[in-house]
Amino acid sequence: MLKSADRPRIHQLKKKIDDFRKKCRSAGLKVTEQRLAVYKALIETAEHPSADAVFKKVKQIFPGISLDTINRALRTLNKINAAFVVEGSGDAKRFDGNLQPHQHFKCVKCKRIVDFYHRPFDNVKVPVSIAGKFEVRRKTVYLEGTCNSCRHKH
Amino acid sequence: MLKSADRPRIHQLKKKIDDFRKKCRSAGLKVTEQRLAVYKALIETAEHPSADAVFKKVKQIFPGISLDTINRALRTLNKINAAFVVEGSGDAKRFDGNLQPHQHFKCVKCKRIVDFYHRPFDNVKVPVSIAGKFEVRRKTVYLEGTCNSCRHKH
DNA sequence: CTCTGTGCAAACACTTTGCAGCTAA
DNA sequence: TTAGCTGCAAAGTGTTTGCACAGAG
Repeated sequence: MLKSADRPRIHQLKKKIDDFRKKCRSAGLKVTEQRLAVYKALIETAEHPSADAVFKKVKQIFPGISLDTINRALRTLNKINAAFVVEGSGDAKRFDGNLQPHQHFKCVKCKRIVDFYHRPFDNVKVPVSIAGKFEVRRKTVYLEGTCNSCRHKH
Repeated sequence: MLKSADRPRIHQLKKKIDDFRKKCRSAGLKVTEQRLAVYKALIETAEHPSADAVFKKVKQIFPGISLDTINRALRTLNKINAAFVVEGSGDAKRFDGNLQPHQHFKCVKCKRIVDFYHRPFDNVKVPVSIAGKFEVRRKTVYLEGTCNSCRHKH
């Protein structure tokens, strides 16, 4: 049964899927059923799933799919900006001994993490909606992109 | 040779190392040479090194040390709040299909990542010191801590 | 002296790659 | 038809664990 409240949401999903097809085409990529299934799995949840979680979900509809396909599809989505990897997860763990308030910029190409200091960011207030439900121990503004030396290569 | 400009920095390092000894003791941990070497390696650099990078550095002073010791020491530093893991790196990659501006809170215990929306954070201005050197493609406020349901366990 | 930390090796978890056959456009 | 995609298997990378001995407190 379809609640009338669901209709705008469903319309939104349709639009996203349409946009996705366009993004694929303009990148010269094929819209395979698998790829689409991975994309749907991703936009239907707010859980920031791992590749394995997506795998489990997609397998319900597509029992033959392999984890590699999921991984490849997710990498592709990331490349065409249809999804992104949450705050630099993956790769090797990186450590920081600087306990003073400071922020990070990360170059997605050379993986370099640069500290920067910007007084206003030190004082970001945790919104009440969070402060009530969680005990916040660390807060930081995280920027991601490409550093000049990587951008000027090639 | 010691430049006079280095002296305050060196004093700072000494103080940090002292604090570190205290933190260890109050956590019932031993201050081994290896542990100390790992800690020093970490606070002497602004490079946010991986375990392997720390390994290479410490090995110059301590040729016999093993990578496991580095990994264990880093985990320990993290636990006693002498260092932290940069923006949730490590674990499995996590993906997000929500391209609207939004922020993340991550529970360090259950690894859940919660979206939150807070208008002022959508408009954080990239400081000029960064904007000149880097092409910023994503910016987000990242909060980390413990969620209530994890905190109330035990 | 005791209890934690270390080094080694093996196990583990996750991601990437090479290749042959398949499929969307 | 043909470039690009999938599934499988294997290899690669990074992290964790079990155990016996060594060393800090």
